[in-house]
Amino acid sequence: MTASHAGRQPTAKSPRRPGPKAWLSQERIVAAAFRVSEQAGAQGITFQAIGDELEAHPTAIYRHFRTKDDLMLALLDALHAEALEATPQPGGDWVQELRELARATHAAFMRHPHVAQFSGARTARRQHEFAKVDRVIGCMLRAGFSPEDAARNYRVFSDFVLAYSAQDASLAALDTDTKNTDMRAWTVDYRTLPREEYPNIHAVAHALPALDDPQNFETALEMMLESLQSSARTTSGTG
Amino acid sequence: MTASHAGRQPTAKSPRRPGPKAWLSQERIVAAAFRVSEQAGAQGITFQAIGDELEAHPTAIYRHFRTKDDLMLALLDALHAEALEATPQPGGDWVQELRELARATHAAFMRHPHVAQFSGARTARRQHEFAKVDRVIGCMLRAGFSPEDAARNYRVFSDFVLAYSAQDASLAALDTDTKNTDMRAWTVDYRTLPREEYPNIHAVAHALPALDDPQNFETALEMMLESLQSSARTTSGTG
DNA sequence: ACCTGAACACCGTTCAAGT
DNA sequence: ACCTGAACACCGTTCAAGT
Repeated sequence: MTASHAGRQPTAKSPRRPGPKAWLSQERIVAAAFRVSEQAGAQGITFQAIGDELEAHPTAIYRHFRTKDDLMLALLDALHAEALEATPQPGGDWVQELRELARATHAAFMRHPHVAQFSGARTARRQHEFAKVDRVIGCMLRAGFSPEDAARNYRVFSDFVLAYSAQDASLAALDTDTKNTDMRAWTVDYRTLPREEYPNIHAVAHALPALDDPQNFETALEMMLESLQSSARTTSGTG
Repeated sequence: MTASHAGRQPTAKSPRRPGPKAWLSQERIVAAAFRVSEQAGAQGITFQAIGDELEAHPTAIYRHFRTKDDLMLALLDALHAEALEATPQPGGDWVQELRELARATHAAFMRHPHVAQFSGARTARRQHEFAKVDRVIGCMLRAGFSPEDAARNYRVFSDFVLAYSAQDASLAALDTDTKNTDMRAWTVDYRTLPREEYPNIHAVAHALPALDDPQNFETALEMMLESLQSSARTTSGTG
């Protein structure tokens, strides 16, 4: 209990000795993982890098997360939390609320592409994911869909948002050379393909949007919302 | 030149000696990689496993592919080829052709989930991808869209199909335990969440479609096609 | 020309040992 | 209780050496 003999002589043998001030915790590890992911060139998030960031031994993380998958699901839930924070409270127009939730999810994924790239197909099964699912289903119910249709439309709409967002994030997470080569395919390769073999590509090549054009997700999102509105009108006679 | 002294005494020191009959080639390596991917539990496609499958040294692959990324893009193009083979010739109803191309792409991805899971965001920039892009753009032009709208709609529709297919493939490619845990979240965790905190989830939990329900992609696809038809009617007065 | 062997710099994970 | 050190079984990739 007496915190006295913390003599700070610089004779420390071990080059990294944060002192007892800095115990690890799930929160600190998650924060460090995000910091690592921001400057992670291609290779990404490793226990080694997180350990360095925390000035702790890589394997110390196993005290707080059972496996790396466990940690990655915690990071995914943090992405859901970030998206929820950026979204106004529920209760207004259901289409506008779905639009805002979708945009906030896409934005959070793009802010942390190294985390997001593996997240699209995963279920975090944690607090903030629960909250977001509840919000989306709430929108579907307010739209007038039956419980069955609301559940189906939740699944399809949310998986669409996650899939498209994870794909955009995957592109952003590629190492610079690989991304540049893929992008250049659309500004060079596809624009110089022989007209005889690929007449349709040739006809519109000058207008092909870039792979990372933010309007791509916006356009896809509006298409999904339009279709939902159309079937909501058909389904429910009672406004 | 004299292929005589191929004495087949079983004294061979080297345990793997296919003899000169079996030179490696891009085609043989791609075929072996697909075979490996089919029985790849979680860990996936490695040069070691492909080498074993070919009874050759893992590093021999570097004679035929510059990097692993180069090999993976060749595998992606093979997926595009498989999707094209399963699709009727172009020229009929543009909506039906888009539907068939999308279904064939999704099916090819699901047949090879370990290859597909990393493919959604990548550009193969190879023969069969060119051919598929030309088909989709052809549909958009036949629908009556301007070159600009055809190019945008190609990008959005195709990226939607690739993203959703890669996401479904990623789920299928998870190792058994991880996939089961994620799936169980929707049949157990989400169905037993407290009603007070998550009223909307509680209201529809019994009807939530499974993560891997094939109807999910079908529903999303029809929503996109509906929206395309609607904007094609608005855009082009000339049937 | 094509393949092999050995080496390099990494991974996630386990487990006995330290404090 | 929490962290460290060493070890294990892997990765992709490079490069000199074999045939």
